[in-house]
Amino acid sequence: MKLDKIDYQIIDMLQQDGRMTIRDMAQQLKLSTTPIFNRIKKLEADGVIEKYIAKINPKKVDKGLFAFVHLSIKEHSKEAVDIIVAQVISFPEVMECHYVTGGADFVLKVLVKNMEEYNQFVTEKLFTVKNISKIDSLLSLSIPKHSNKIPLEY
Amino acid sequence: MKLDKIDYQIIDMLQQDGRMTIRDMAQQLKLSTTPIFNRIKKLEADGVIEKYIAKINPKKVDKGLFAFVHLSIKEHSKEAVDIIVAQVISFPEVMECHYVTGGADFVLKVLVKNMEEYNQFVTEKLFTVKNISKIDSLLSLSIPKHSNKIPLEY
DNA sequence: TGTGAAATGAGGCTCAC
DNA sequence: GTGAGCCTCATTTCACA
Repeated sequence: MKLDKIDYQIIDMLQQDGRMTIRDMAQQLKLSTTPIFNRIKKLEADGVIEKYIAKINPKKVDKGLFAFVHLSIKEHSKEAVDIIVAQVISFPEVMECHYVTGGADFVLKVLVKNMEEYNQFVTEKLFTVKNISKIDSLLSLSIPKHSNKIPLEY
Repeated sequence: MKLDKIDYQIIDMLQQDGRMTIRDMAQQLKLSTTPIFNRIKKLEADGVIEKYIAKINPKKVDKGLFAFVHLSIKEHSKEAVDIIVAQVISFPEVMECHYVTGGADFVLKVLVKNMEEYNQFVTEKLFTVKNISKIDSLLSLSIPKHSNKIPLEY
């Protein structure tokens, strides 16, 4: 499946506003609604567009603290890793879990209410996971940029 | 502005599917459409719901490599920091920029096509930013969890 | 003030060309 | 790829508790 310039333009418009109408897109791209409609359906069917979501302001729902957590593990066998991963991703506070190369084995992006909740999360949840040798935390003090938009050049 | 249980349920449904119809929500919550409609408008007006977006699969648009980049800086005056931040967040590859406490000064979440592009990004863009003393990279090999959903308990 | 029912109009979606 | 038309659903209005 190859995407052309119009596909990328559609994707970018929908990244910006997931509820933009087909008519508006058609007008901007100087096409009629049908080809836009068909392209969107194809992008959805091909999994390029995964889903449509509402972006919520974390502070407004009392989630004020992002943390990046580095985990190092003792045992690197597939079985051991799978068990750790299954436990870690089951925690709702963990929004992202990346298996990484570099200074650690995993990077977690965690969202909690505040420092107390973060401490609680680490001591009551992360510490219960076996085979973790090291936990380093980077706590977000402010967020100069927080985008969900995938950078596209076309 | 206080949110009650119904508000949280609406938020969660819209985090899951940003295009869920008011009728469906009304049915699930056993209410009529009007109160749901009014609540959503209020959540939007209050900034709880920031926007609606399409979630794009990065691999399908040829963006296969996430990286977490740690920056340490030499000069911590507000002016120096502001200049660095302005440059860093201007790079489209930088999806997130957090000012953090812990093992570094900034954490960046970067998305590029592949290793070559990442090297290019670091050498041609990050290295040109003045006052950076150290750059550490954690490259994402796989992503066991990648959610945009804010964890809500209610 | 918050809820339910009914009317209106915009926009997703289909079809013929 | 275009344009017309159906039909669902968002949106508004109104009566009610």
